[in-house]
Amino acid sequence: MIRIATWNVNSVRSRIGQLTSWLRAGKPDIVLLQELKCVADGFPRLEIEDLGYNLVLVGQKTYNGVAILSRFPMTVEAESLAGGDGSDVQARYVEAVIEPGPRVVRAVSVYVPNGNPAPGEKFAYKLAWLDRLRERARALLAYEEPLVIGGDYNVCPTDDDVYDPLGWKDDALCRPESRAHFRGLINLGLLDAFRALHPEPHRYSYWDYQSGRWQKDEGLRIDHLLLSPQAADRLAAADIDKTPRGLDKPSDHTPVWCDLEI
DNA sequence: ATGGTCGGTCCCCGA
Repeated sequence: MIRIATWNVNSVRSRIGQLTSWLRAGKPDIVLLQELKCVADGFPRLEIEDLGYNLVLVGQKTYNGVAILSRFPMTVEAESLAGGDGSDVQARYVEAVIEPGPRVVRAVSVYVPNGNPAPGEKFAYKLAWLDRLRERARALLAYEEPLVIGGDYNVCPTDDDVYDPLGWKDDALCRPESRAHFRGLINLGLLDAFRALHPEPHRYSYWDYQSGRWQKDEGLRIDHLLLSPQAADRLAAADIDKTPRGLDKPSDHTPVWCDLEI
């Protein structure tokens, strides 16, 4: 059994204490991180490696930044999405092949653009980025291997995944175009691991820092683990770990995880 | 209630 988790840490340097405590407590095998907000040289590499994790990351000053942590041997396969117009310098994609044993697992950490304000240039960039992610996912699915594409999708898939659908209907996280692009990924044959095992509405992975959203449990489910059929066949459990969001100085996101029988 | 709160960087921006 291997456990795979995704967590938008909102600055890995300000969250390193919480991250290492959480790694020690849950011992996830593969961890997908987003919003590192630092370049590779600034990443607290030793703290992670001392816990027995291999590390690949794509960093950027101040913004974005994605990483994969693995307790098994890992080889980086891609550090950006193909098909950009050459101006795609944002650190939002990293892909690796991991070998937990005789089988391989391919893991991808994504930080999808937020896209606000919508409509506008940023929203167009988000939708184009999701188009390119879909093309990459299509190519990866052709390998017919266990594959997990996880991260902060900045898409709230349905009205069941947000505390106030009417209030959020024009936001880039909830707009119909964003939801259609997310369904485009699902329609390739990817499974939303949490939703597959949890039909109940109003389970969230993100709560805004403002206005006491966490205390009122007014959040959104925008962090997802999408599984290829070969991974979905082996899905044993999935959940949202709300504990880190309740700590002092938390990220505004909390981890989402799943267990695969591999 | 046109507010509110973070993190990083620098005198505001992105979320």
